[in-house]
Amino acid sequence: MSKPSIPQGTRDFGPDVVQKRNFILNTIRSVFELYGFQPLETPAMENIETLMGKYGDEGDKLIFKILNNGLDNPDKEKQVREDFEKVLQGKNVKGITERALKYDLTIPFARYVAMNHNQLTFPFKRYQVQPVWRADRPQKGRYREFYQCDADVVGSESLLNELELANIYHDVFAKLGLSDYKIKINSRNVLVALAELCGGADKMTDITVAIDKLDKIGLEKVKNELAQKGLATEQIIFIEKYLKISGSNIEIITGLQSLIGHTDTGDKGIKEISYLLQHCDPSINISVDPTLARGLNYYTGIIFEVAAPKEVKMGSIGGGGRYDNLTGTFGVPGIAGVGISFGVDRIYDVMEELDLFPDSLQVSTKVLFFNLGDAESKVAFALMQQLRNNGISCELFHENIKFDKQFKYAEKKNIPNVVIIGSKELEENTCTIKNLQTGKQETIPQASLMKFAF
RNA sequence: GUGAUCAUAGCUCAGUUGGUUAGAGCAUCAGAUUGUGGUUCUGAGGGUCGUGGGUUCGAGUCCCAUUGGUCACCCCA
Repeated sequence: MSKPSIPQGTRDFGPDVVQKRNFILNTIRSVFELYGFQPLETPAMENIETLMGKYGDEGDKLIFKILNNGLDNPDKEKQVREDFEKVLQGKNVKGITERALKYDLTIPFARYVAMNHNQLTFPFKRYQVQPVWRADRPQKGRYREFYQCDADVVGSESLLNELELANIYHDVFAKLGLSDYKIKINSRNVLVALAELCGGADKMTDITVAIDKLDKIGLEKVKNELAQKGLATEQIIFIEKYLKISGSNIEIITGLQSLIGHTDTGDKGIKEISYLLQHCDPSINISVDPTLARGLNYYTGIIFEVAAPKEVKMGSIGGGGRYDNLTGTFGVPGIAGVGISFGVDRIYDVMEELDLFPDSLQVSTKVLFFNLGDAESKVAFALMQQLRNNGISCELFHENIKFDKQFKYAEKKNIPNVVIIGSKELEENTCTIKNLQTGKQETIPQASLMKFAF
C-alpha cells in the first residue's frame, strides 16, 4: 500500500483554512442576499451534451468526463470496444461516457432556466456557490477543483442590473478588507465596432484575444499576432490607435467617442459604459479598460473583470458580463441576462498573502473546563451544558491528567478561557476562571458562572 | 496539451569531486514540575533519501524511466 494522496490539483482544507474560506463565502452570500438574489444548487455532474461545445474547443478539452459504469459487462464487450475506438479518435460516445463534471456555474444555470422558465418569475436573480472542475494543469492560482460564486439576473435588459452587480463587487471587497481591488469594465459593443471598422467583423475573436494580452506581452507582440491572423497594416494601425487610448475614465470615453463613436454599435457601447460610470458612487473603484475583452464568446454587452492588488501577481479574482440569449442553445430563445463571478480560491490566496484575515476567525471554543477527577468533572459537565445552552462554545478536557497538559491543549486550540473545578472548588461550590491571554484569574460561585462575560 | 524545475524525519531545509552508522532547527513524546500554560534545561522517538530500474567495489549524490509538487505557455477563476 503506497502513501495515501489526493488527485492532482485538489486540496484538503484543514479547520483553520475552512474557517477562513467560510468567512469569504459567508460574506459573499450575505451581500448577494442583501441585493435580493436567491440561492440555487445544481448537480456536480451534468449530461455531457449539456456542457460540450459551450466553452469553445479549448474548453471541451478541459471538461472532466465520467466513465460509464458497467463497461466490464461481458455481454457488451464488442460494442464497448467499438465505442472506445471512437473515443481514441477524440469523439464523445454515449456508450463510454454520458456524464461530465460541471465546468462552470453559468451553463448549468442556463440549463436550469431553460427547463423551468415557465415556473420562474422574471427577472430571476439567483446566486450559486459550488465547486467546479477543470482538467487543466495546476499552477499558481489555478486548481482542478475550485469554487465559483456566481450571481446572475436573467430576464431583464436594464442596465440597472449591471449597476447593482458593480455595487456587489464593491460591497464584498470592502467587507473583506480588500479595498485595493480594481473593477475593469468595457463593452462588447465597443469591441464589435472596432472589429467592424477594421473591415473584419469575422476577425472579432482574433482581435479580442490579441488585445486582451496587451499588458502581458506588450504592443509589439500584439501587433505581430494581429498580423499573423491576417489583418492588414492599416487595420493594425487603427487598432494601435485604439489601444493607445488611456487616461482617466472621461478621457478614455472621449477617445473612444472620436474613434468609434460614429458607428451604431460603438455609440451603444460607449453609452452603456457611460451610464455605469455616471451612476456608480465615487467610492467604487471602477475604470474603463478598452483592452478588456474576456475570452468567453457569449458576452454581448458590458463586461467586467476584477483585478487583485498589483503586488500579489494574481490573475483576475472575478469577472462577468452581459449575454443575450443564454438559454437559446437549450431551446428557449429570448432570455437575456447579466452575471458576475467571484474566484474564491484566488481571493483566499490574495488575502492570505496580504494577511487580511481577521484574527478573531481562529477562535472557536471559548471555554475549556479542566478535568480534575470524576466528581469534579461531573459538576463541570453540568455547568458546561448550561453554558452551551447560552450559546457559548465550550469543551471539557477528555481525561484527568496533569494541569500542564490541559493548559497546553487550551493554548494550542487558541481557547481563551479555562474553568478550573478541583477538590477545593467542589467543596466550596465555586469555580476558578482564568483568562489565558491576560493571565488573570478569579474564583466565583458556580451559580454566577452563567452571568460571567466570556 | 507543451516546456522548465524540484522531491532527504510530521514541517523547513543542510548533506563537499560518488566513500564508514544520513544531520540541524522547529514540532512530537518523556522528565525537571502531583493545583497553574507560554520561558528555560535534560533526554527520547522518528528516515528502505518519492517510486522502479541502471552504472559502480560502493549511489541521498551520476544515468534512464515513472509518479507527484511548483512555475511558465495555451487557456482561464
